[in-house]
Amino acid sequence: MRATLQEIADASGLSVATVSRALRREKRTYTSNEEKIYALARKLGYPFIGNDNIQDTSSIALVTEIHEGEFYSSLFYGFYAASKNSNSDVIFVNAATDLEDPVDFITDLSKKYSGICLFLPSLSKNNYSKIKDSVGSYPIVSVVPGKNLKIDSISFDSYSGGYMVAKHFQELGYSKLGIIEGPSGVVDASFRKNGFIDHINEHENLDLVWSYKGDFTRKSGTAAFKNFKKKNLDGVAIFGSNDHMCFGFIKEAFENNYKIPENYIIAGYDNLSFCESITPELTSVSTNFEGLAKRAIRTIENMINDKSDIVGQISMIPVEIKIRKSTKA
Amino acid sequence: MRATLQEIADASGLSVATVSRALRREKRTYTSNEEKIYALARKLGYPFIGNDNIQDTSSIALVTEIHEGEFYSSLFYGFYAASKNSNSDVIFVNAATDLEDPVDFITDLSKKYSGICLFLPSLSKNNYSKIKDSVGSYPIVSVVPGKNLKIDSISFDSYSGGYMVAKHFQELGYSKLGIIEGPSGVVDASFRKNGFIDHINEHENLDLVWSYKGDFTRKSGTAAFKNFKKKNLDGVAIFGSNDHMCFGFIKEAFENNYKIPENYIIAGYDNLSFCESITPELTSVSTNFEGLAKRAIRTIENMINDKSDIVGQISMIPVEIKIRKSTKA
DNA sequence: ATTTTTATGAAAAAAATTTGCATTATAACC
DNA sequence: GGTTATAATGCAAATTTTTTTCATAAAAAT
Repeated sequence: MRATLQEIADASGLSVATVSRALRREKRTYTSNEEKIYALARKLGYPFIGNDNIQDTSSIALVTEIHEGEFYSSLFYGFYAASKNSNSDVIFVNAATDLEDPVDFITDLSKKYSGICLFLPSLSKNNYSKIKDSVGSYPIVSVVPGKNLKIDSISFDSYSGGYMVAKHFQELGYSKLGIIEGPSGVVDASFRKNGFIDHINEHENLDLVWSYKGDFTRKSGTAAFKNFKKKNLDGVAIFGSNDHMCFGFIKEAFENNYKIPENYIIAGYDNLSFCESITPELTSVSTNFEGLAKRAIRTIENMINDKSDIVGQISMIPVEIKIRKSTKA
Repeated sequence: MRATLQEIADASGLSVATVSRALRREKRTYTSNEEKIYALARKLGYPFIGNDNIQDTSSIALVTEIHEGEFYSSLFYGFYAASKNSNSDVIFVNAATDLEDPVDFITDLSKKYSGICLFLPSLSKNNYSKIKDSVGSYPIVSVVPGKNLKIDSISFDSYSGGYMVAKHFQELGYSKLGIIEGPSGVVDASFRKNGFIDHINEHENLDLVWSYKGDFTRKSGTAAFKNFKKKNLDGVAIFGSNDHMCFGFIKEAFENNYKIPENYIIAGYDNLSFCESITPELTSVSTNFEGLAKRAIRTIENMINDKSDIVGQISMIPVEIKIRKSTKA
């Protein structure tokens, strides 16, 4: 049940009248009793009576797992920047990776916020369906790439990103191509790879001469180089499916006196700020987080205003290749 | 005034009875009318009657400005990780850098959350005082380094960090020291610098032979090297007061055939992940964000439980120097 | 076609909140 | 130090808000 003034009064030892007056009054400073009342009201979950109740802006919850790394601050910052130019407030909600009941968690959130944007890479397809069934036509989108979700999704066009890199290599005159793959099971990693491979397959003069299964960590980039070295290949253009693996690869290559871009060229993915701090500066696929966030927010706002029933739409946010010295032979 | 069932009923065209029942019922799926009622309730700010109102955990708001960069995701992740092992939920609230009335903003938040943790580097000392006056003995701490604040603060021991670096240089046998300073006006940057300089001044065999005013960006690290090169100094141990500037410095040094660590050594601050991706790997001062967050959360929890009146306490979280190849001559 | 279930509104009942008034405590003033 | 003004508080009445009861209509199941 909802907390009442009576409960706060009992807990504070004051009368309901005093509690009522304290919570209603709008002041800048508070007496110690008023502070006690506020603290109890928060603790017991009494609904506050502020002046901020009539909302002209809708509030959107960005539900994410939080991990370390530049990626997440880019995501947060993208949403923050996008919300400034919209009618919506974005609230950052962290979802533990080990949520016992994600469906319940999301359903609860749906009562508090006007719309929800999910970024939960580790959520199963089955749970997406359950969430959708549970919230009905409530405004909800996902920004994790994936197909066959029942929930509208907005994601970067990772496939085109991979494709672009292969095309860039081709234009530079390379015919022997290699790839450091991302972790299997991660949809985004597959898309990047598929785009790259498909472009190779579509062109007879291109050949995939080397591939290595990495896991997106710098260490696996180092391991990738060691594997690459053994193969004794020459004049290969390598696509590292994320920047961190490229950093590991380049460092190890440098320490083994491999010359980049003279003998090999390499391009990454994510366009982290460190791409410009490394020698040679790393060509990378750049993702526009603010663009992604803007689209997600607009989609949710549209859903709030006119509940159209077309579900399962996938919006792709274009990516861009930033060419730097690592691919300038 | 607070929204009532009547208002929702009027807006939805249904009766108060229906609205009451819809909001009270706990189900997994909702009819279209129930969804409409929920949407209106959110819009009008009706206090929900969930089962999550009786809180056994207190909720703490981490109020931050959001910017791009690994720093912020480390901060978020630190608080997220720390909250998992505490009785408190941490809610991430973004405060625009251009808040017209920060005092009002914080006062409002204080009604909703049991405690507040501020990370607002651009907030003036004056505004800190106003906030403190406004919230009284309400649990609030700041995690921005700074002295003379009326609010309890928990911050990294940046002074010791700088001191440690100078000591490390001394132990390696260097007597000529240099520094790339951070932006003036940023308290944390001054502390790092002061610690470094004080250790030099305390030891007669040490000399500050070069300094450059940077602004924490990679570009200013590049500029710092250009300035350093002109001076034609040799055998200098350089402290870059953050990693990004070191990255710029090292890259430019490499391209000018300066040998690190053979001819010069360099150490940074922040211990970004990229420190291990660069050649040579960068010695850096490491900050434990989870430790900072744990302390902040515990301090707030203590304040919630027994409102002790000792105000203006400053807690320092120790930092650690990670020695890597850039200082191994 | 009939029964059962569900959704709904009007109005009564119950619950919660606010306000008027009296009292007490605290601060301000002479 | 005593008097007066101001603020805080409790009790109980007045008001508002919410829930429940009862009746009816619509939808679903049999």
